[in-house]
Amino acid sequence: MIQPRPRTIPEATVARLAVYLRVLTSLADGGRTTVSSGELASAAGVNPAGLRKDLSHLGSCGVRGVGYEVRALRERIAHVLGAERSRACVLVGIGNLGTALADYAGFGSRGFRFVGLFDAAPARVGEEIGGLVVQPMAELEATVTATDASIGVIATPADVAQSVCDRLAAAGVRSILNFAPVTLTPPPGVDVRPVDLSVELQVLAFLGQQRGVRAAEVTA
Amino acid sequence: MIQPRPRTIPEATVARLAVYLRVLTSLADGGRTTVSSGELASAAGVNPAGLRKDLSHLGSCGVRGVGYEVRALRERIAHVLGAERSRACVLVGIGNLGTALADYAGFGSRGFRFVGLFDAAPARVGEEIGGLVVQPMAELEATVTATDASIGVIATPADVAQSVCDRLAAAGVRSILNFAPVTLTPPPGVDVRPVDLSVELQVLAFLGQQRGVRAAEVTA
DNA sequence: AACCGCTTGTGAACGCAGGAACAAAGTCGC
DNA sequence: GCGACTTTGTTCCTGCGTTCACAAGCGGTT
Repeated sequence: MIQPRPRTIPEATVARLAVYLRVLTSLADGGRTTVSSGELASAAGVNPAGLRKDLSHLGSCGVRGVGYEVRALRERIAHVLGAERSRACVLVGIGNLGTALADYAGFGSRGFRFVGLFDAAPARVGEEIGGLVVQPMAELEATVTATDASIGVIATPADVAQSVCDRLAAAGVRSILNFAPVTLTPPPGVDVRPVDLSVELQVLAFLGQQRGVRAAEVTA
Repeated sequence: MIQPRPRTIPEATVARLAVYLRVLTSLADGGRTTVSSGELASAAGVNPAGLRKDLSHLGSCGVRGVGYEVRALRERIAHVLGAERSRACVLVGIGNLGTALADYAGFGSRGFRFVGLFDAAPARVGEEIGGLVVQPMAELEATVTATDASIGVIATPADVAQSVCDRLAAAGVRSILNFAPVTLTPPPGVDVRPVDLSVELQVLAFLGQQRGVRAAEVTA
C-alpha cells in the first residue's frame, strides 16, 4: 500500500494538531459546521498561514471560498494522531500530582485510559481513584503485560524516577511522560517526554523579567 | 550602564538553562566542585556543543582544560534567570491539580513562593494547603495588589479560565501559567504559557506510533 | 453562463536552532 | 621551563520551522 503523503510530520506541527483537535471539538459542541482558517487560527493562537500549512501535511480537506468542515476535519486530525483508538496507560507515583492525573477526566475524552495505578507506599495501595485501585509496585510488570500498555506516566519523586523508567521500559512500555524533575536516560527504542513544571515557571519568569527590561529601555 | 552582552537569549536556551541549573544543584549537593561540558550535557540530555553555546550566552565562566566550577556556574545561571530573588505567585483553582501544585516543594527551592490560593467553591475556602489558607475568589485582586504578585497560575476548569486570566491581568499579573485546556487570549503586555497535559500525551503517543510504523517498514 | 469575492493550498524567502569542526587557553607531567 | 593533552569558546554550515505573498479553485450573484 502506497502512502500518498510523506508521513514525516514535524513534531511542532503534531503539537499544534492536538490543539486544533481540542478547538474543533469545542466548535462542534457549539453547533458550528464550518470554520475558516483565520478563525480557527485565532482560536488556537497561531498564524493562519501556519495553520494551513499544518493541515496541508495531512492532505487538504478544506473547500476554497468556504473553509473547513468542522466534523470532517476533526475526524481527520483524530485519525492522523491515532486518537480514535483508546490507548492504555499506566501511572506510577500516586502523590498529589499522580492523584490529579488519575482523576483528570480530560484524558479519557482524548483517547487515553489508565489501566494501572502504582505506588510504593503501602498506605496508598488499595486506595480507589477514578475507578481504579492503587496497586503495589511489585505488580507493575504483570499489569503492563496483561493490559499491553504502551504509555507510562511517571509522577514519582526524582530519586526513583530512573529506576521506574527502566522497569517500565523492560516491561514493554515504549513511551514515557516524565513529571519527575530529573533527566531520564531511557533504553534505546523508548521515548521520554519531560514535563518540568519548575522549568516552565522559570522560563515564564525570565520572559516577564526581560519584557520589563525592554519596557524600561523604551522609556529611557 | 552598558551591558556587555546582548541580552537576547533564545527561549529554547532559557529552558535548557533551567535544566542545567537543576542538574548543577544536584551535583553541588553531591559534593562535586567541577564538571566538564560533556558530563553536564550528558546529565542534562543535550549535545555538549549546544551546551557550551548556551553557556556562552551569559559570558563564559569555564576554565579551559578543566571545565566549569559547579557553584560558580550555578550562581551565574541563577542570576541570569533571576532565580536568586523569590517571586510571588498566586494560584487559582484548588482542585486535584491545584492542590498538587500548592504542595509541590520543588517550586520553593527554585525561587517561587505562593502567596495566595483561590477557589470558587465555598467548600474549599478555608482549607489549609502547604501553609496557606484557600481564599475566596473575591479576594483575588486585593491579595495580588498587597503581595505584588507578578505570576499567576491557572488550574481551573476550562470554562472559567479566560475570565480568571482577565482578572489576574487587570490586577497587575504579567505572567500566567495556564493548565486549563483552552487557548487563552491575554490582554497586551501579558504573557501566557500553556501547559496542556493532554497535548503532551498525544504528541508522545503519535511519536511512538510513528516509531512503530518505521520499525515495521525496516523489517519489510 | 459568466463574473466576482472569498478562501485554501503552495512556493519562496527569511530567520533560527542544532551540530560539527577548529582555534585559543590553561593544566599536568617531565 | 617546556611540551603535550584536555577542554572551552567560537565559527561555519546545514537543516528546519515560520512567515509572507500569490496562484488556484469554489460559491454566490447577475
